[in-house]
Amino acid sequence: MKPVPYPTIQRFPLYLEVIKQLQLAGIKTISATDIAQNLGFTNIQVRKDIGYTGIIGKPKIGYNIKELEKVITSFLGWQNTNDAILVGVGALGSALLGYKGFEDYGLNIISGFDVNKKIVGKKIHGKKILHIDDFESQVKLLKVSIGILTVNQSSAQQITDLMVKAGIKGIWNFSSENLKVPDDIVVQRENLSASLALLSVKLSHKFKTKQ
Amino acid sequence: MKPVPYPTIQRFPLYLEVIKQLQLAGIKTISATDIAQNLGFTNIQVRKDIGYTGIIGKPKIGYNIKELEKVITSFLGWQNTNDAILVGVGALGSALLGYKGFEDYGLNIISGFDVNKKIVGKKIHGKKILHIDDFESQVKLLKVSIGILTVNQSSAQQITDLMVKAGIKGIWNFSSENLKVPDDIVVQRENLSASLALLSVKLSHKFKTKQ
DNA sequence: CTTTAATCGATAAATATATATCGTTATAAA
DNA sequence: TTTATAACGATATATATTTATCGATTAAAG
Ligand SMILES: NC(=O)c1ccc[n+]([C@@H]2O[C@H](COP(=O)([O-])OP(=O)(O)OC[C@H]3O[C@@H](n4cnc5c(N)ncnc54)[C@H](O)[C@@H]3O)[C@@H](O)[C@H]2O)c1
Ligand SMILES: NC(=O)c1ccc[n+]([C@@H]2O[C@H](COP(=O)([O-])OP(=O)(O)OC[C@H]3O[C@@H](n4cnc5c(N)ncnc54)[C@H](O)[C@@H]3O)[C@@H](O)[C@H]2O)c1
Repeated sequence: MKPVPYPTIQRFPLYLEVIKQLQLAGIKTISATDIAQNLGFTNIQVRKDIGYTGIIGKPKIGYNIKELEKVITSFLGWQNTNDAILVGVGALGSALLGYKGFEDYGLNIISGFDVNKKIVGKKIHGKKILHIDDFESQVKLLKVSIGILTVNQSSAQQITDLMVKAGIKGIWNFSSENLKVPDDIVVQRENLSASLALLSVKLSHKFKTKQ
Repeated sequence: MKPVPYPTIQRFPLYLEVIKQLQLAGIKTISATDIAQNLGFTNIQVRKDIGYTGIIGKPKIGYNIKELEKVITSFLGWQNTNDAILVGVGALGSALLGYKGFEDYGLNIISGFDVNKKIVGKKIHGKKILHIDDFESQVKLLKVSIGILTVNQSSAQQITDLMVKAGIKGIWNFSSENLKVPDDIVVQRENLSASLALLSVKLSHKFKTKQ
Protein backbone atom coordinates (compact mmCIF):
# COMPACT_ATOMS: atom_id res chain seq x y z
CA MET A 1 0.00 0.00 0.00
CA LYS A 2 1.21 3.49 -0.89
CA PRO A 3 1.35 5.84 2.04
CA VAL A 4 -1.32 8.55 2.28
CA PRO A 5 0.23 12.01 1.80
CA TYR A 6 0.32 14.27 4.84
CA PRO A 7 -1.53 17.07 3.03
CA THR A 8 -4.34 14.62 2.38
CA ILE A 9 -4.52 13.68 6.05
CA GLN A 10 -4.68 17.33 7.00
CA ARG A 11 -7.57 17.96 4.63
CA PHE A 12 -9.67 15.09 5.95
CA PRO A 13 -10.97 17.03 8.98
CA LEU A 14 -12.09 19.78 6.62
CA TYR A 15 -14.07 17.25 4.62
CA LEU A 16 -15.64 15.99 7.82
CA GLU A 17 -16.68 19.53 8.64
CA VAL A 18 -18.46 19.89 5.29
CA ILE A 19 -20.05 16.48 5.69
CA LYS A 20 -21.32 17.38 9.15
CA GLN A 21 -22.82 20.59 7.82
CA LEU A 22 -24.56 18.99 4.83
CA GLN A 23 -25.87 16.17 6.98
CA LEU A 24 -27.60 18.72 9.17
CA ALA A 25 -29.31 19.94 6.01
CA GLY A 26 -30.62 16.44 5.44
CA ILE A 27 -28.43 15.60 2.47
CA LYS A 28 -27.80 11.89 1.85
CA THR A 29 -25.16 11.79 -0.90
CA ILE A 30 -22.19 14.03 -1.54
CA SER A 31 -19.82 14.35 -4.49
CA ALA A 32 -16.18 15.38 -4.63
CA THR A 33 -17.39 18.45 -6.49
CA ASP A 34 -19.70 19.41 -3.61
CA ILE A 35 -16.88 19.24 -1.10
CA ALA A 36 -14.46 21.03 -3.39
CA GLN A 37 -16.81 23.93 -3.99
CA ASN A 38 -17.41 24.28 -0.27
CA LEU A 39 -13.71 24.50 0.50
CA GLY A 40 -12.28 26.12 -2.59
CA PHE A 41 -10.32 23.06 -3.69
CA THR A 42 -10.37 21.26 -7.04
CA ASN A 43 -12.75 18.30 -7.30
CA ILE A 44 -9.88 16.23 -8.65
CA GLN A 45 -7.91 16.71 -5.48
CA VAL A 46 -10.86 15.89 -3.25
CA ARG A 47 -11.69 12.79 -5.29
CA LYS A 48 -8.13 11.58 -5.08
CA ASP A 49 -8.00 12.16 -1.33
CA ILE A 50 -11.24 10.26 -0.84
CA GLY A 51 -9.87 7.45 -2.98
CA TYR A 52 -7.30 6.67 -0.30
CA THR A 53 -10.08 5.54 2.03
CA GLY A 54 -11.15 2.82 -0.40
CA ILE A 55 -14.78 3.95 -0.51
CA ILE A 56 -16.63 3.34 -3.79
CA GLY A 57 -18.68 6.18 -5.21
CA LYS A 58 -21.37 6.18 -7.85
CA PRO A 59 -20.99 8.22 -11.05
CA LYS A 60 -23.46 11.08 -11.36
CA ILE A 61 -24.22 10.75 -7.62
CA GLY A 62 -21.12 10.77 -5.49
CA TYR A 63 -20.73 9.03 -2.16
CA ASN A 64 -23.14 7.99 0.52
CA ILE A 65 -22.56 10.77 3.02
CA LYS A 66 -22.94 8.58 6.10
CA GLU A 67 -20.51 6.04 4.71
CA LEU A 68 -18.00 8.71 3.70
CA GLU A 69 -18.09 10.19 7.17
CA LYS A 70 -17.46 6.75 8.57
CA VAL A 71 -14.48 5.86 6.39
CA ILE A 72 -12.74 9.19 6.96
CA THR A 73 -13.36 9.11 10.69
CA SER A 74 -12.13 5.57 10.78
CA PHE A 75 -9.06 6.39 8.71
CA LEU A 76 -8.13 9.04 11.25
CA GLY A 77 -8.73 6.65 14.12
CA TRP A 78 -11.39 8.98 15.50
CA GLN A 79 -14.19 6.41 15.73
CA ASN A 80 -13.01 5.32 19.17
CA THR A 81 -12.26 7.70 21.99
CA ASN A 82 -8.57 8.22 22.71
CA ASP A 83 -7.67 9.30 26.21
CA ALA A 84 -5.22 12.12 26.76
CA ILE A 85 -3.81 14.11 29.63
CA LEU A 86 -2.77 17.75 29.59
CA VAL A 87 0.15 19.34 31.43
CA GLY A 88 0.20 23.06 32.14
CA VAL A 89 -3.24 24.31 33.11
CA GLY A 90 -2.63 27.98 32.37
CA ALA A 91 -4.52 30.24 30.02
CA LEU A 92 -4.16 28.06 26.95
CA GLY A 93 -4.30 24.74 28.80
CA SER A 94 -7.57 25.70 30.48
CA ALA A 95 -9.13 26.62 27.15
CA LEU A 96 -8.15 23.27 25.67
CA LEU A 97 -9.34 21.39 28.76
CA GLY A 98 -12.80 22.87 28.38
CA TYR A 99 -13.09 22.60 24.62
CA LYS A 100 -16.06 20.42 23.67
CA GLY A 101 -15.06 20.22 20.02
CA PHE A 102 -12.40 17.59 20.73
CA GLU A 103 -15.17 15.02 21.13
CA ASP A 104 -15.61 15.12 17.37
CA TYR A 105 -11.98 14.16 17.02
CA GLY A 106 -12.24 11.22 19.36
CA LEU A 107 -10.07 13.01 21.89
CA ASN A 108 -10.94 12.79 25.55
CA ILE A 109 -8.79 14.83 27.93
CA ILE A 110 -9.05 12.98 31.22
CA SER A 111 -7.33 15.43 33.49
CA GLY A 112 -4.85 18.26 33.79
CA PHE A 113 -1.57 18.49 35.69
CA ASP A 114 0.18 21.54 37.04
CA VAL A 115 2.54 22.70 39.79
CA ASN A 116 0.53 25.72 40.76
CA LYS A 117 -0.94 25.05 44.21
CA LYS A 118 -3.77 27.48 43.54
CA ILE A 119 -5.32 25.21 40.94
CA VAL A 120 -4.15 21.73 41.93
CA GLY A 121 -7.05 19.84 43.49
CA LYS A 122 -9.65 22.00 41.79
CA LYS A 123 -11.78 21.18 38.80
CA ILE A 124 -11.76 23.14 35.55
CA HIS A 125 -14.63 22.49 33.17
CA GLY A 126 -15.29 19.31 35.09
CA LYS A 127 -11.75 18.03 34.70
CA LYS A 128 -9.69 17.33 37.79
CA ILE A 129 -6.37 19.16 38.11
CA LEU A 130 -3.69 17.02 39.73
CA HIS A 131 -0.16 17.78 40.88
CA ILE A 132 2.60 17.01 38.44
CA ASP A 133 4.19 14.76 41.08
CA ASP A 134 1.35 12.30 40.51
CA PHE A 135 1.74 12.39 36.75
CA GLU A 136 3.82 9.27 36.18
CA SER A 137 1.74 7.01 38.39
CA GLN A 138 -1.54 8.25 36.94
CA VAL A 139 -0.46 7.85 33.34
CA LYS A 140 0.82 4.36 34.00
CA LEU A 141 -2.34 3.45 35.86
CA LEU A 142 -4.69 4.75 33.17
CA LYS A 143 -2.46 3.69 30.26
CA VAL A 144 -2.80 7.07 28.56
CA SER A 145 -0.79 7.38 25.35
CA ILE A 146 -1.42 11.00 24.32
CA GLY A 147 -0.04 14.02 26.17
CA ILE A 148 -0.92 17.65 25.54
CA LEU A 149 1.88 20.01 26.45
CA THR A 150 0.92 23.56 27.44
CA VAL A 151 3.54 24.50 30.02
CA ASN A 152 5.92 27.44 29.77
CA GLN A 153 8.68 26.96 27.26
CA SER A 154 11.27 26.74 30.03
CA SER A 155 9.63 23.60 31.43
CA ALA A 156 8.67 22.03 28.13
CA GLN A 157 11.65 19.69 27.66
CA GLN A 158 11.58 18.59 31.28
CA ILE A 159 7.88 17.72 31.10
CA THR A 160 8.45 15.99 27.79
CA ASP A 161 11.06 13.76 29.39
CA LEU A 162 8.59 12.98 32.13
CA MET A 163 5.89 12.13 29.60
CA VAL A 164 8.22 9.76 27.77
CA LYS A 165 9.24 8.13 31.02
CA ALA A 166 5.60 7.61 31.93
CA GLY A 167 4.84 5.85 28.67
CA ILE A 168 3.24 8.63 26.60
CA LYS A 169 3.64 7.84 22.89
CA GLY A 170 2.29 10.97 21.24
CA ILE A 171 2.86 14.55 22.36
CA TRP A 172 0.84 17.49 21.11
CA ASN A 173 3.21 20.37 21.71
CA PHE A 174 1.77 23.87 22.02
CA SER A 175 4.99 25.43 23.28
CA SER A 176 7.58 26.77 20.90
CA GLU A 177 10.34 24.57 22.28
CA ASN A 178 12.03 22.15 19.88
CA LEU A 179 11.52 18.99 21.87
CA LYS A 180 14.05 16.16 21.88
CA VAL A 181 12.46 12.73 22.09
CA PRO A 182 13.40 9.10 21.36
CA ASP A 183 12.66 7.78 17.87
CA ASP A 184 9.51 5.91 18.82
CA ILE A 185 7.75 8.98 20.20
CA VAL A 186 5.60 11.15 17.94
CA VAL A 187 5.67 14.89 18.53
CA GLN A 188 3.13 17.06 16.81
CA ARG A 189 3.87 20.73 17.04
CA GLU A 190 0.93 23.10 17.06
CA ASN A 191 2.70 25.93 15.44
CA LEU A 192 0.92 29.24 15.82
CA SER A 193 3.95 31.10 14.56
CA ALA A 194 4.04 29.17 11.29
CA SER A 195 0.42 30.01 10.70
CA LEU A 196 0.98 33.66 11.52
CA ALA A 197 4.04 33.74 9.26
CA LEU A 198 1.91 32.65 6.33
CA LEU A 199 -0.71 35.25 7.12
CA SER A 200 1.91 37.99 7.40
CA VAL A 201 3.63 37.13 4.14
CA LYS A 202 0.40 36.69 2.19
CA LEU A 203 -0.82 40.03 3.50
CA SER A 204 2.34 41.95 2.66
CA HIS A 205 2.38 40.34 -0.75
CA LYS A 206 -1.20 41.44 -1.39
CA PHE A 207 -0.43 44.98 -0.37
CA LYS A 208 2.65 45.10 -2.57
CA THR A 209 1.00 43.76 -5.71
CA LYS A 210 -2.50 45.22 -5.36
CA GLN A 211 -1.67 48.84 -4.78
CA MET B 1 11.77 36.85 -8.61
CA LYS B 2 10.62 33.29 -7.88
CA PRO B 3 8.07 33.04 -5.11
CA VAL B 4 9.20 31.68 -1.75
CA PRO B 5 7.57 28.27 -1.06
CA TYR B 6 5.00 28.17 1.71
CA PRO B 7 6.86 25.38 3.53
CA THR B 8 9.88 27.64 3.66
CA ILE B 9 7.86 30.48 5.14
CA GLN B 10 6.50 28.14 7.78
CA ARG B 11 9.97 27.01 8.76
CA PHE B 12 11.31 30.53 9.21
CA PRO B 13 9.79 30.98 12.69
CA LEU B 14 11.50 27.75 13.75
CA TYR B 15 14.81 29.12 12.58
CA LEU B 16 14.17 32.29 14.54
CA GLU B 17 13.56 30.18 17.61
CA VAL B 18 16.92 28.45 17.25
CA ILE B 19 18.61 31.77 16.57
CA LYS B 20 17.08 33.29 19.68
CA GLN B 21 18.24 30.36 21.76
CA LEU B 22 21.82 30.40 20.46
CA GLN B 23 22.04 34.15 20.84
CA LEU B 24 21.25 33.75 24.52
CA ALA B 25 24.25 31.44 24.68
CA GLY B 26 26.40 34.24 23.27
CA ILE B 27 26.97 32.71 19.86
CA LYS B 28 27.80 35.16 17.08
CA THR B 29 27.71 33.07 13.90
CA ILE B 30 25.44 30.22 12.90
CA SER B 31 25.59 27.74 10.01
CA ALA B 32 22.82 25.97 8.15
CA THR B 33 24.16 22.78 9.69
CA ASP B 34 23.73 24.18 13.20
CA ILE B 35 20.10 25.03 12.58
CA ALA B 36 19.41 21.76 10.81
CA GLN B 37 20.81 19.68 13.66
CA ASN B 38 18.72 21.60 16.15
CA LEU B 39 15.51 20.98 14.27
CA GLY B 40 16.10 17.61 12.67
CA PHE B 41 16.16 18.96 9.12
CA THR B 42 18.82 18.55 6.43
CA ASN B 43 21.38 21.32 6.19
CA ILE B 44 20.69 21.53 2.47
CA GLN B 45 17.08 22.45 3.09
CA VAL B 46 17.95 25.04 5.69
CA ARG B 47 20.62 26.56 3.45
CA LYS B 48 18.20 26.80 0.55
CA ASP B 49 15.53 28.39 2.74
CA ILE B 50 18.00 30.95 4.02
CA GLY B 51 19.06 31.64 0.47
CA TYR B 52 15.66 33.14 -0.26
CA THR B 53 16.40 36.00 2.11
CA GLY B 54 19.40 37.07 0.03
CA ILE B 55 21.81 36.98 2.97
CA ILE B 56 25.42 36.08 2.14
CA GLY B 57 27.15 33.56 4.35
CA LYS B 58 30.81 32.73 4.74
CA PRO B 59 32.14 29.26 3.95
CA LYS B 60 33.42 27.39 6.98
CA ILE B 61 31.65 29.93 9.21
CA GLY B 62 28.01 30.35 8.34
CA TYR B 63 25.98 33.49 8.83
CA ASN B 64 26.23 36.39 11.19
CA ILE B 65 23.52 35.44 13.66
CA LYS B 66 22.32 38.98 14.26
CA GLU B 67 22.07 39.61 10.54
CA LEU B 68 20.29 36.33 9.89
CA GLU B 69 17.73 37.12 12.55
CA LYS B 70 17.20 40.49 10.95
CA VAL B 71 16.68 39.25 7.39
CA ILE B 72 14.26 36.50 8.41
CA THR B 73 12.31 38.80 10.71
CA SER B 74 12.21 41.37 7.97
CA PHE B 75 11.13 38.84 5.37
CA LEU B 76 8.18 37.92 7.57
CA GLY B 77 7.34 41.56 8.11
CA TRP B 78 7.82 41.13 11.83
CA GLN B 79 10.31 43.97 12.31
CA ASN B 80 7.50 46.47 12.72
CA THR B 81 4.56 45.99 15.02
CA ASN B 82 1.31 45.07 13.30
CA ASP B 83 -1.85 45.98 15.13
CA ALA B 84 -4.65 43.46 15.41
CA ILE B 85 -8.02 43.17 17.12
CA LEU B 86 -9.61 40.02 18.47
CA VAL B 87 -13.29 39.09 18.43
CA GLY B 88 -14.67 36.51 20.84
CA VAL B 89 -13.09 36.90 24.27
CA GLY B 90 -13.95 33.43 25.55
CA ALA B 91 -11.61 30.76 26.80
CA LEU B 92 -9.36 30.71 23.76
CA GLY B 93 -9.66 34.40 22.96
CA SER B 94 -8.60 35.36 26.48
CA ALA B 95 -5.55 33.13 26.26
CA LEU B 96 -4.49 34.72 23.00
CA LEU B 97 -5.17 38.24 24.33
CA GLY B 98 -2.78 37.65 27.18
CA TYR B 99 -0.08 35.83 25.28
CA LYS B 100 3.21 37.73 25.48
CA GLY B 101 4.87 35.61 22.82
CA PHE B 102 3.12 37.47 20.01
CA GLU B 103 5.47 40.39 20.58
CA ASP B 104 8.21 38.31 18.97
CA TYR B 105 6.04 38.01 15.90
CA GLY B 106 5.41 41.72 15.62
CA LEU B 107 1.77 41.20 16.53
CA ASN B 108 0.09 43.64 18.88
CA ILE B 109 -3.47 42.84 19.86
CA ILE B 110 -4.96 46.23 20.68
CA SER B 111 -8.27 45.16 22.13
CA GLY B 112 -10.93 42.47 22.27
CA PHE B 113 -14.58 42.58 21.27
CA ASP B 114 -17.47 40.51 22.55
CA VAL B 115 -21.22 40.54 23.10
CA ASN B 116 -21.11 39.17 26.62
CA LYS B 117 -22.09 42.00 29.00
CA LYS B 118 -20.18 40.37 31.82
CA ILE B 119 -16.85 41.08 30.17
CA VAL B 120 -17.51 44.11 27.98
CA GLY B 121 -15.95 47.18 29.60
CA LYS B 122 -13.49 45.14 31.62
CA LYS B 123 -9.82 44.62 31.00
CA ILE B 124 -8.20 41.25 30.39
CA HIS B 125 -4.44 41.11 30.62
CA GLY B 126 -4.45 44.86 30.28
CA LYS B 127 -6.46 44.81 27.07
CA LYS B 128 -9.79 46.61 26.95
CA ILE B 129 -12.84 44.56 26.01
CA LEU B 130 -15.31 46.51 23.90
CA HIS B 131 -18.78 45.70 22.65
CA ILE B 132 -19.04 44.29 19.17
CA ASP B 133 -21.36 47.16 18.24
CA ASP B 134 -18.34 49.47 18.41
CA PHE B 135 -16.23 47.19 16.26
CA GLU B 136 -16.61 48.85 12.88
CA SER B 137 -16.00 52.37 14.07
CA GLN B 138 -12.98 51.36 16.16
CA VAL B 139 -11.36 49.40 13.37
CA LYS B 140 -11.85 52.22 10.90
CA LEU B 141 -10.56 54.75 13.41
CA LEU B 142 -7.43 52.77 14.26
CA LYS B 143 -6.91 51.44 10.73
CA VAL B 144 -6.37 47.89 11.94
CA SER B 145 -5.84 45.37 9.16
CA ILE B 146 -5.59 42.08 11.07
CA GLY B 147 -8.49 40.40 12.83
CA ILE B 148 -8.31 37.37 15.11
CA LEU B 149 -11.49 35.33 15.09
CA THR B 150 -12.29 33.31 18.23
CA VAL B 151 -16.06 33.38 18.40
CA ASN B 152 -18.36 30.35 18.37
CA GLN B 153 -18.61 28.65 15.03
CA SER B 154 -22.22 29.76 14.66
CA SER B 155 -21.20 33.43 14.69
CA ALA B 156 -18.00 33.05 12.71
CA GLN B 157 -19.30 33.94 9.24
CA GLN B 158 -21.31 36.86 10.55
CA ILE B 159 -18.30 38.33 12.35
CA THR B 160 -16.17 37.70 9.29
CA ASP B 161 -18.57 39.75 7.19
CA LEU B 162 -18.36 42.50 9.76
CA MET B 163 -14.56 42.40 9.72
CA VAL B 164 -14.50 42.69 5.95
CA LYS B 165 -16.96 45.57 6.05
CA ALA B 166 -14.78 47.35 8.59
CA GLY B 167 -11.70 47.09 6.41
CA ILE B 168 -9.87 44.13 7.92
CA LYS B 169 -7.56 42.57 5.30
CA GLY B 170 -6.27 39.47 7.07
CA ILE B 171 -8.27 37.14 9.29
CA TRP B 172 -6.69 34.59 11.60
CA ASN B 173 -9.50 32.08 11.98
CA PHE B 174 -9.48 29.82 15.05
CA SER B 175 -12.99 28.51 14.49
CA SER B 176 -13.66 25.49 12.33
CA GLU B 177 -16.02 27.35 10.02
CA ASN B 178 -15.13 27.53 6.33
CA LEU B 179 -15.28 31.27 5.93
CA LYS B 180 -16.46 32.91 2.72
CA VAL B 181 -14.61 36.13 1.94
CA PRO B 182 -13.95 38.37 -1.08
CA ASP B 183 -10.86 37.62 -3.16
CA ASP B 184 -8.75 40.40 -1.70
CA ILE B 185 -9.08 39.17 1.89
CA VAL B 186 -6.59 36.69 3.32
CA VAL B 187 -7.91 34.05 5.68
CA GLN B 188 -5.46 31.97 7.65
CA ARG B 189 -7.05 29.01 9.34
CA GLU B 190 -5.48 27.83 12.59
CA ASN B 191 -6.41 24.28 12.17
CA LEU B 192 -6.13 22.28 15.39
CA SER B 193 -7.95 19.37 13.81
CA ALA B 194 -5.44 19.06 10.97
CA SER B 195 -2.64 18.92 13.49
CA LEU B 196 -4.46 16.35 15.58
CA ALA B 197 -5.23 14.30 12.48
CA LEU B 198 -1.52 14.03 11.74
CA LEU B 199 -0.76 13.03 15.30
CA SER B 200 -3.49 10.39 15.27
CA VAL B 201 -2.42 8.83 12.00
CA LYS B 202 1.27 8.86 12.83
CA LEU B 203 0.52 7.23 16.16
CA SER B 204 -1.69 4.49 14.76
CA HIS B 205 0.86 3.84 12.06
CA LYS B 206 3.61 3.47 14.66
CA PHE B 207 1.54 1.04 16.67
CA LYS B 208 0.68 -1.03 13.60
CA THR B 209 4.24 -1.34 12.29
CA LYS B 210 6.18 -1.46 15.54
CA GLN B 211 4.34 -4.18 17.35
C1' DC C 1 -35.53 3.66 -25.64
C1' DT C 2 -31.85 6.90 -26.69
C1' DT C 3 -29.33 10.83 -25.51
C1' DT C 4 -27.15 13.93 -22.34
C1' DA C 5 -24.48 15.31 -18.57
C1' DA C 6 -22.39 14.66 -14.14
C1' DT C 7 -19.19 12.12 -11.76
C1' DC C 8 -16.29 8.29 -10.79
C1' DG C 9 -11.65 6.04 -10.89
C1' DA C 10 -7.39 5.18 -13.30
C1' DT C 11 -3.51 6.94 -15.57
C1' DA C 12 -0.61 10.59 -17.22
C1' DA C 13 1.40 15.14 -17.07
C1' DA C 14 2.76 19.17 -14.66
C1' DT C 15 4.24 21.55 -10.79
C1' DA C 16 6.30 22.04 -6.28
C1' DT C 17 9.45 20.70 -2.92
C1' DA C 18 13.32 18.24 -1.03
C1' DT C 19 17.72 16.17 -1.59
C1' DA C 20 22.17 15.41 -3.87
C1' DT C 21 26.30 16.89 -6.29
C1' DC C 22 30.08 19.85 -7.10
C1' DG C 23 33.20 23.63 -7.50
C1' DT C 24 34.60 27.51 -4.53
C1' DT C 25 36.02 29.87 -0.41
C1' DA C 26 37.67 30.86 4.04
C1' DT C 27 39.54 29.28 8.31
C1' DA C 28 42.46 26.60 11.12
C1' DA C 29 45.71 23.05 11.68
C1' DA C 30 49.99 20.99 10.04
C1' DT D 1 53.09 28.44 3.74
C1' DT D 2 50.62 24.53 2.54
C1' DT D 3 46.93 21.36 3.37
C1' DA D 4 42.67 19.69 5.14
C1' DT D 5 37.99 20.61 5.99
C1' DA D 6 33.56 22.78 6.96
C1' DA D 7 30.28 25.28 4.80
C1' DC D 8 28.56 28.23 1.13
C1' DG D 9 25.87 28.76 -3.26
C1' DA D 10 24.60 27.15 -7.74
C1' DT D 11 22.91 23.55 -10.40
C1' DA D 12 21.00 19.04 -11.10
C1' DT D 13 18.32 15.14 -9.69
C1' DA D 14 14.76 12.83 -7.17
C1' DT D 15 10.57 12.70 -4.76
C1' DA D 16 6.04 14.40 -3.53
C1' DT D 17 1.94 16.56 -4.61
C1' DT D 18 -1.37 18.61 -7.55
C1' DT D 19 -3.74 19.00 -11.75
C1' DA D 20 -5.23 17.22 -16.27
C1' DT D 21 -7.03 13.70 -19.35
C1' DC D 22 -10.03 10.01 -20.59
C1' DG D 23 -12.98 6.04 -20.79
C1' DA D 24 -16.75 4.02 -18.07
C1' DT D 25 -20.94 4.38 -15.53
C1' DT D 26 -25.20 5.89 -13.99
C1' DA D 27 -29.38 8.82 -13.38
C1' DA D 28 -32.36 11.82 -15.55
C1' DA D 29 -34.25 14.19 -19.52
C1' DG D 30 -35.99 13.92 -24.09
N1 LIG E 1 -1.59 31.63 25.54
C1 LIG E 1 -1.49 31.52 24.25
O1 LIG E 1 -2.32 32.06 23.52
C2 LIG E 1 -0.41 30.72 23.60
C3 LIG E 1 -0.27 30.76 22.23
C4 LIG E 1 0.73 29.99 21.62
C5 LIG E 1 1.56 29.25 22.40
N2 LIG E 1 1.44 29.23 23.73
C6 LIG E 1 2.34 28.42 24.52
O2 LIG E 1 1.60 27.59 25.38
C7 LIG E 1 2.25 27.46 26.62
C8 LIG E 1 1.34 27.90 27.74
O3 LIG E 1 0.95 29.24 27.53
P1 LIG E 1 -0.01 29.97 28.54
O4 LIG E 1 -0.31 31.29 27.98
O5 LIG E 1 -1.13 29.09 28.89
O6 LIG E 1 0.94 30.16 29.80
P2 LIG E 1 0.53 30.14 31.35
O7 LIG E 1 1.65 30.71 32.08
O8 LIG E 1 -0.82 30.75 31.50
O9 LIG E 1 0.38 28.59 31.66
C9 LIG E 1 1.47 27.77 31.88
C10 LIG E 1 1.06 26.78 32.96
O10 LIG E 1 2.06 25.77 33.05
C11 LIG E 1 2.27 25.50 34.42
N3 LIG E 1 3.60 24.92 34.60
C12 LIG E 1 4.79 25.53 34.47
N4 LIG E 1 5.79 24.67 34.70
C13 LIG E 1 5.22 23.49 34.99
C14 LIG E 1 5.72 22.21 35.34
N5 LIG E 1 7.04 21.99 35.43
N6 LIG E 1 4.84 21.23 35.59
C15 LIG E 1 3.52 21.44 35.48
N7 LIG E 1 2.99 22.63 35.17
C16 LIG E 1 3.84 23.64 34.92
C17 LIG E 1 2.12 26.84 35.11
O11 LIG E 1 1.83 26.67 36.48
C18 LIG E 1 0.96 27.42 34.32
O12 LIG E 1 -0.27 27.09 34.91
C19 LIG E 1 3.52 28.27 26.53
O13 LIG E 1 4.59 27.46 26.18
C20 LIG E 1 3.22 29.24 25.42
O14 LIG E 1 4.37 29.64 24.75
C21 LIG E 1 0.46 29.96 24.35
N1 LIG F 1 -11.21 26.45 23.38
C1 LIG F 1 -10.38 25.80 22.58
O1 LIG F 1 -9.46 25.14 23.04
C2 LIG F 1 -10.57 25.82 21.10
C3 LIG F 1 -9.78 24.99 20.32
C4 LIG F 1 -9.94 25.02 18.93
C5 LIG F 1 -10.85 25.86 18.36
N2 LIG F 1 -11.62 26.63 19.14
C6 LIG F 1 -12.61 27.51 18.50
O2 LIG F 1 -12.42 28.83 18.96
C7 LIG F 1 -13.67 29.47 19.10
C8 LIG F 1 -13.83 29.95 20.55
O3 LIG F 1 -13.71 28.86 21.42
P1 LIG F 1 -13.85 29.08 22.99
O4 LIG F 1 -13.58 27.79 23.64
O5 LIG F 1 -13.02 30.25 23.40
O6 LIG F 1 -15.40 29.42 23.13
P2 LIG F 1 -16.06 30.37 24.20
O7 LIG F 1 -17.52 30.09 24.17
O8 LIG F 1 -15.36 30.32 25.48
O9 LIG F 1 -15.83 31.82 23.59
C9 LIG F 1 -16.56 32.35 22.54
C10 LIG F 1 -16.73 33.85 22.79
O10 LIG F 1 -17.26 34.46 21.64
C11 LIG F 1 -18.25 35.39 22.07
N3 LIG F 1 -19.19 35.62 20.96
C12 LIG F 1 -20.12 34.77 20.46
N4 LIG F 1 -20.80 35.35 19.47
C13 LIG F 1 -20.30 36.59 19.33
C14 LIG F 1 -20.57 37.66 18.46
N5 LIG F 1 -21.52 37.59 17.54
N6 LIG F 1 -19.87 38.80 18.59
C15 LIG F 1 -18.89 38.88 19.53
N7 LIG F 1 -18.58 37.90 20.38
C16 LIG F 1 -19.27 36.76 20.27
C17 LIG F 1 -18.89 34.76 23.25
O11 LIG F 1 -19.53 35.71 24.06
C18 LIG F 1 -17.69 34.13 23.93
O12 LIG F 1 -17.10 35.02 24.84
C19 LIG F 1 -14.72 28.45 18.70
O13 LIG F 1 -15.06 28.66 17.36
C20 LIG F 1 -14.01 27.14 18.86
O14 LIG F 1 -14.50 26.16 17.99
C21 LIG F 1 -11.49 26.64 20.50
